[in-house]
Amino acid sequence: MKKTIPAVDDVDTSYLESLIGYNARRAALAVIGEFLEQMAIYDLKPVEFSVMSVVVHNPGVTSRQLCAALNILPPNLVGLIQILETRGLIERKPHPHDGRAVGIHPTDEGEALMMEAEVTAKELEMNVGSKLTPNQVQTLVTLLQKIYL
Amino acid sequence: MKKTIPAVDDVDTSYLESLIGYNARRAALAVIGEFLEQMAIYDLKPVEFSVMSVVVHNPGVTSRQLCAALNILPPNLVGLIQILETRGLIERKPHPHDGRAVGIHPTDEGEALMMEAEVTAKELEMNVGSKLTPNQVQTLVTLLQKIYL
DNA sequence: TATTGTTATACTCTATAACTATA
DNA sequence: TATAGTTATAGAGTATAACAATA
Repeated sequence: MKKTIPAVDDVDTSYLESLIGYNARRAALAVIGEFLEQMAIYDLKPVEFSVMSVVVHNPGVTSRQLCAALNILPPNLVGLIQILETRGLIERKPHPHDGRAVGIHPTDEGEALMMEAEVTAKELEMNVGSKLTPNQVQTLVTLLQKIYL
Repeated sequence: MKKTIPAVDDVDTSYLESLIGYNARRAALAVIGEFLEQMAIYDLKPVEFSVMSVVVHNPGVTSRQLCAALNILPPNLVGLIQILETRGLIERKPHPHDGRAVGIHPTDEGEALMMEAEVTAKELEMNVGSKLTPNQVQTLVTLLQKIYL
């Protein structure tokens, strides 16, 4: 009996596609790819958008609070803050109670930019969600949050 | 009228939590974190697990096919293949039709390892999914696939 | 003694250009 | 001319240790 070396026509990924983690990662990368393209007009990467969004909705938030909320390590936030400050989108003011901390505040320019950017992000959600009904989008978000929150 | 510098008690992330991309990324990172811990006993990182899984279910698959299936760039797969080959989990044989290509095959050891690892991965899914009913897990996977497939 | 913000640094992941062998 | 696999390398993302200032 002769041993034949098999070739593969169509790759079967059905096992991986049964795993939550695999699907969540692939979906996240797809959406973030879209996001990168759409947000290029604002010169905002996903992390920068996240930071700006939290700052706009929480004026005076501290670095530590940002790190905890967005799961960023403190040393890695420093550079982000510096970039956003240099661009005039945020400013740092002394914290009212805690002399160690610094409050991060949006500038008028930062707020104006995020007003537009958050609308664009919502539109992008609609595009991604065009493959899903509004109900399905809501279900998806709810289920994802059950996992990590 | 006196200007007060505000402080933030509880950080409001409700806007971000309404975005599919944000939730998908956070959920993926949470699951992958669990995965990293559980798979440490097999010395398999998520990407290595993915590659091994596809190889086991598709003996003779080529590098290009792996790259396409797993969304990995060819130069970045080379090192992975070398590691797995050095560990004796896969072996490379000439492709039956195409002299340029190389077929990647699981060794007996590789198959045995993945038999166990895939069971562990499924158990891990159950843990993650313990926050979800089996029905919800199925719904979640289906919705995620609609986004990236 | 603990925490905030920071620097320096290392490690991993991802991306691009260019080469060779074969189709 | 196009494709499979590879090399070298650059850039982004993520990680730990250690320090000064303040609590």
